[in-house]
Amino acid sequence: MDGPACCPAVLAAPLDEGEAALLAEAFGVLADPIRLRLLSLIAGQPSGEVCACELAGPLARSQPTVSHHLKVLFEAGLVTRQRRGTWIWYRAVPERLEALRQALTAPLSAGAGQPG
Amino acid sequence: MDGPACCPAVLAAPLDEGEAALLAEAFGVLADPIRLRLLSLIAGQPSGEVCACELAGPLARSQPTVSHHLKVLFEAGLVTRQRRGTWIWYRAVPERLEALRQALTAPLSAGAGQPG
DNA sequence: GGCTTGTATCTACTAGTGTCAATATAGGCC
DNA sequence: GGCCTATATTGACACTAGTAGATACAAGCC
Repeated sequence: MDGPACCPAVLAAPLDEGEAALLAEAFGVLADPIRLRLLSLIAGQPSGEVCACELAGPLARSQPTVSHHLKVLFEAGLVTRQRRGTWIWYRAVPERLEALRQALTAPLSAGAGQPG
Repeated sequence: MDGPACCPAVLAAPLDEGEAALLAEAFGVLADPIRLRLLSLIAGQPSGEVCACELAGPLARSQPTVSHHLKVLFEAGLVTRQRRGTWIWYRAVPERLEALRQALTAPLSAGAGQPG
């Protein structure tokens, strides 16, 4: 199990367990088509924001389901929300996506989880 | 459910259902700490390749589990494998990561799934 | 105050996935 | 050939996560 004769002991441990867990969690947020479409819907607005009432319709999912995914995106820091009267408006947080993008560059240079 | 009075019908449908599904599947491959560590282990090799026998050890997972994750990475096109005598050597495919990275740029411009 | 609408949360169900033990396959060596 | 090692596959299990119905909360309007 530990490579007795096949190759030198390379493995400089590029990603430790904690870093990998954070990154995996972050990518897990993007690993859902509904959330990706929500994100693209929100980020694609010229005004930079969307009313939640506009999001449930085109996704062919129930209102609780969409709300659930919005919460996941929100807790991952990928979107923010702001109540404005009766409706709630969502905005994308491009820095979050940028951080994840960076993690794929080095190719996996860590530090792109959700620090806070 | 279709926004009767809250905001104009913006929503130019940035990501259609198929694109979102492909992207989500691709990100799902990265949404696992073991696979991320495997990828970083493989991609971080100076020689560009690693013997599979070197991968099971540092991950604290059984051999079948590591083999399973390597298969997922392989089928996602993120690594290639080559039998060389008794051992199997894995190589990273940086273009695949680059494609995913691009998908996070526009911010979600699609076309980064696994076409073939 | 009560009524209506928009959104979030709770709860339960179901499908998917990570895990390992057991087994199979492939290659080298005797 | 038989034996040993390296890797993949199968099967079963537990846990996670997506989904929707029911419900609760919040805000505007009468």
